[in-house]
Amino acid sequence: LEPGAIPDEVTVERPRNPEHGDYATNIALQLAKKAGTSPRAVAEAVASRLRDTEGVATVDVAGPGFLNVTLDAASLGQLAGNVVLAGETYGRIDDYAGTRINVEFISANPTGPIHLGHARWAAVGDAIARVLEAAGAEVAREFYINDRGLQMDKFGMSLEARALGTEVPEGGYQGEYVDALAQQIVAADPGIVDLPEDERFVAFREAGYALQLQQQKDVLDHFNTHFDVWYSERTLHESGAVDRGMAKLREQGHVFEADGAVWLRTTDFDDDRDRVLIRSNGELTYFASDTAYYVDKRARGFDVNIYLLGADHHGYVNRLRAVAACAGDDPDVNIEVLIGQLVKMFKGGEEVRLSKRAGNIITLEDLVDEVGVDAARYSLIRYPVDSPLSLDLDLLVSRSNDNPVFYVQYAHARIASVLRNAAELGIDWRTADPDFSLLTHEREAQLLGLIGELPRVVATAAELREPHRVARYLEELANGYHKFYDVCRVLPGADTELEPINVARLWLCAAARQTLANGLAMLGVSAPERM
RNA sequence: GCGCCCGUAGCUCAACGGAUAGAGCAUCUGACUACGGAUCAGAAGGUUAGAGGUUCGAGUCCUCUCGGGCGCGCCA
Repeated sequence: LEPGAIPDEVTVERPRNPEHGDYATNIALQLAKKAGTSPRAVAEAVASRLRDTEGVATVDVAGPGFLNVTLDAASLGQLAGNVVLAGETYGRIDDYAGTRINVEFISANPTGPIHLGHARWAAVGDAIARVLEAAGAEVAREFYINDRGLQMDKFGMSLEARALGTEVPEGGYQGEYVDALAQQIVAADPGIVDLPEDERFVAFREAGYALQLQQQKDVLDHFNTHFDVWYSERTLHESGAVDRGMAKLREQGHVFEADGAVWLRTTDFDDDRDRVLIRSNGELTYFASDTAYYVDKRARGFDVNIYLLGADHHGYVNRLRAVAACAGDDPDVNIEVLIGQLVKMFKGGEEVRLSKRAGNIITLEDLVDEVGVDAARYSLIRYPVDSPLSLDLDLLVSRSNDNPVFYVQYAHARIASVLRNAAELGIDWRTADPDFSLLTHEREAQLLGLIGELPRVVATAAELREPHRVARYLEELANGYHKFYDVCRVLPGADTELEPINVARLWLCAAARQTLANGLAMLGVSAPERM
């Protein structure tokens, strides 16, 4: 074989079919052509070497040339001990050690509540951040506050109108929350209504901004999504970051003037049209803020900047990538734009369209009121974001198998109960010396195999920015535990002495519990001891 | 018109180019005088929208067609 014929990566996976062993690899299929021989011949050659490896029980060549590896019971069982001793660190890997990643999501205007469209990212964005942290990255969750521009003024004028009992201006903000905010503002500062007209809407705007932003923070806090940075668009301008951003772009040579305006030539990098930075009337565009913001993030030391946007913003993808390229960065490395499709809620077979708080916009609070934080987070996370999502609220409050979050949490609570019972029986399994080679039952081996998958699942979920893989894995793991529990008695019966198998199984239970807890933590979902 | 995403079981959805396309719900049949039955075992359900192509191998990659969602401002 030529050295170059060896693939960069050798994929080893857990086969779906248990008859295919604990691990399988297709390496022989990849090598056969370049080796000029049949896949099965290559497989046989590799298999003969693998068979001498410690801990390996059997190596079989199967099908067109797959290698199926089965571990011996003792080395497989030892995993239970390792996981328990690793505790909360089990599943943490170092793939992204030394990488600084900025994950920006939601970035709602501070002119209203967090709505259902934001909710998907509130859960998934945070889970992406958690998974990347588990993969070793240094992550900042960032929320960009659009606190500048026309929308803010309309917000102020809408609040002012509500307080004075006049008509909300054209294109202004509606909904009960606007009235409530207006009342709150007047109650806190009755003199605000007597201010001169040109000062008054500004006062309302600023007071409303502060209250609404705080409301968003409170709601997200309760939702278990905690931002590291709340970045105000105003400070971007006040700090000189916009000037620095413009200077950076000019220096890279992609800025030009035409029709009295200043443009960025994003068409140099796959955008379908160039973008205006400074309008002919001298005002900066929103896009100018975006570019400056990106440059600022890079200046703050983030190697990878992930933007999580709604489907209605997919037109921004090429534009943002072009910004990175215009700033002299590699758009395939330094910037990533993920698009999440729409979320709809159904109840009683009908789509829910009305919010108690905000009129025709469903809010994150509405969802949490209906199903609770855990079910809301979990069901938003468990699907890939590139498909539209329909949430059935009736299903999410049901406490059964059709509700995956309960299924997973139940497995955790069930193990916790077994461990509690062990303690009540005075079984000190932790200090006992376990014989892991006793874990030979088919269901035990399957459960061990599943437990061992967590680090690989984390690696894949982090690499692909797909935390739903963690959720799906946890469902499989919970299923594996339930199957084990169904046929393998853990604790000694009423008139039975404690046997070594009981101790070994308690370690296995503890390992399963730890793995479930660590996985749930990556989703920001609680792991209850009791339900 | 141009561009992005999607189309998998009756429903909601999985499957980083791998082996016989999998779960849950719904339908049908079973399992507790022991650790949580919110569980487990089983049956049935498919031309992966359609047609070509790439290769050892395609739901997955490429091309086209059909169907659905969304986007294409010196707005923010």
